[in-house]
Amino acid sequence: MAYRRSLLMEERLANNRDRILTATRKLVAEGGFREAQIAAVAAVAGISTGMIYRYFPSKAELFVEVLGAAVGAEIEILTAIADGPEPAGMRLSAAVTCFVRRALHGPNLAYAFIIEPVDPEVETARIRYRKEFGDVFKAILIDGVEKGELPAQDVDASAACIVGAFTEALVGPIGPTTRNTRDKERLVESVRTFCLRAVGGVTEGEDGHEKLSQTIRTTRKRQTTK
Amino acid sequence: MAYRRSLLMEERLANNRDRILTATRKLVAEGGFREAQIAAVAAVAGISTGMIYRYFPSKAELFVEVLGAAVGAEIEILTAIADGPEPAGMRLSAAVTCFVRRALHGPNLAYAFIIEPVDPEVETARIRYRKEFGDVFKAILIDGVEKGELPAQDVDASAACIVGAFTEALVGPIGPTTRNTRDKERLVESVRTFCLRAVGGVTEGEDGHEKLSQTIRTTRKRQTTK
DNA sequence: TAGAAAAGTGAACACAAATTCAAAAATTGA
DNA sequence: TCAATTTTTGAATTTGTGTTCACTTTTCTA
Repeated sequence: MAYRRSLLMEERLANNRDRILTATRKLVAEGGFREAQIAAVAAVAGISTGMIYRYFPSKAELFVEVLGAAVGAEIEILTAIADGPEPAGMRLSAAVTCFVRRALHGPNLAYAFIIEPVDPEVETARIRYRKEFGDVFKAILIDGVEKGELPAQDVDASAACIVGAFTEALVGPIGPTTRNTRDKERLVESVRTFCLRAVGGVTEGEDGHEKLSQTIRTTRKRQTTK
Repeated sequence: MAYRRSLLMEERLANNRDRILTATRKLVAEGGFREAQIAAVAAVAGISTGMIYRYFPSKAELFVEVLGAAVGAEIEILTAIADGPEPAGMRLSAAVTCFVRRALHGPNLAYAFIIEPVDPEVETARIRYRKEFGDVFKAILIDGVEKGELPAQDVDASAACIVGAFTEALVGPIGPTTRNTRDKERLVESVRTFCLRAVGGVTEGEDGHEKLSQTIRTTRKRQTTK
């Protein structure tokens, strides 16, 4: 026996994996999945193309992992909001606002996640993730309807509609258009109003709004610094 | 001089073009753009691959034309509804209902039109067409707001949200799932309610509904038999 | 330090599908 | 029928990437 993986090596391996993921995320954020070819990822990560296949069985699985990580982060934030003690309408407002705002301000991972054409394997994952988003909203809706805060409705359809609504509203704005903060906030507010009305929540009377905003900020910070 | 395109030939050429389009539409309806490779299209159309390039400069342009024709038909139907004399809320209801119902019952061209991954050139066209759909709804909204039938709102955002909402609601159901008519109608109604509430239209008090349904049916028939 | 095993390389390969084009078949007018 | 011209064919070419693998380099133990 003349070789056994040392602790140092173990670390370097993990490091490599990380660099691949980071490189992919960076490329996707800059130019979508389209720009994240294996050769490019390898170049950015500073390794050879062959290396990538030591860590990921295929490009599709690499993409799925990147997508999953990013979606997971968003889901965590949204879930924190959804699980709060506020009335359903308010939580819904906060969740929509939070998602749209983050998508608008963040790097344009959003475009890739929302609509960019990809191969079917990744697409399947994307649809699954979209459903996950829907489930967060669905939970809020179920709760709201149970407590009589929202009118009875088809929560599955409503949840899907909500995800679709803010998704579509983002597609245009996200692309090359660089809008200023004022425009962005206007869009956020428009989408929020739309969604809230849609499920029969009130749009007026925003008491307690500040408290929830606080929750959002805290959650977001926790997420970013992790 | 020994050859000049005769009338008969002229006809055959046009016929060829038609067969290519029809073949493409058929393949897309059955298996999405993915299944509509040039070779497959040629096979279905009963011609050689080379022929296709005599009529279309590239696969992408062929796709765009097929997409455009299908979208155009839908737009025409929706526009007829949008231009009606009914109150804005009712027209919106009818338009959403009509679109969702047609997508659910028709061949699954809808899948291809809504979410299937395609190359960027076609994607650009799709986004444009989505915007066209949005514009129809926007027109209804503007009118409704002007006449005081709907509350003031960001009509651009609302229109985008509406398109996104019913689109997303369709994505799941459209695929391989074969639902019965009852389920389909339930979904149609759910989406309709969602969208109508979202823009601040009333959901109750559907007087005159039947009259508008009539309009829808007539328009649809005209479209199909054309 | 040797030499066994693993990590790492990147040019070569594979592959699928769009596109081309030289040659064949068909059409037309004289 | 013939020759000019166009239409049609489909095998070969092109293209762009993902993936592999024979080889090099590095890491680790005895």
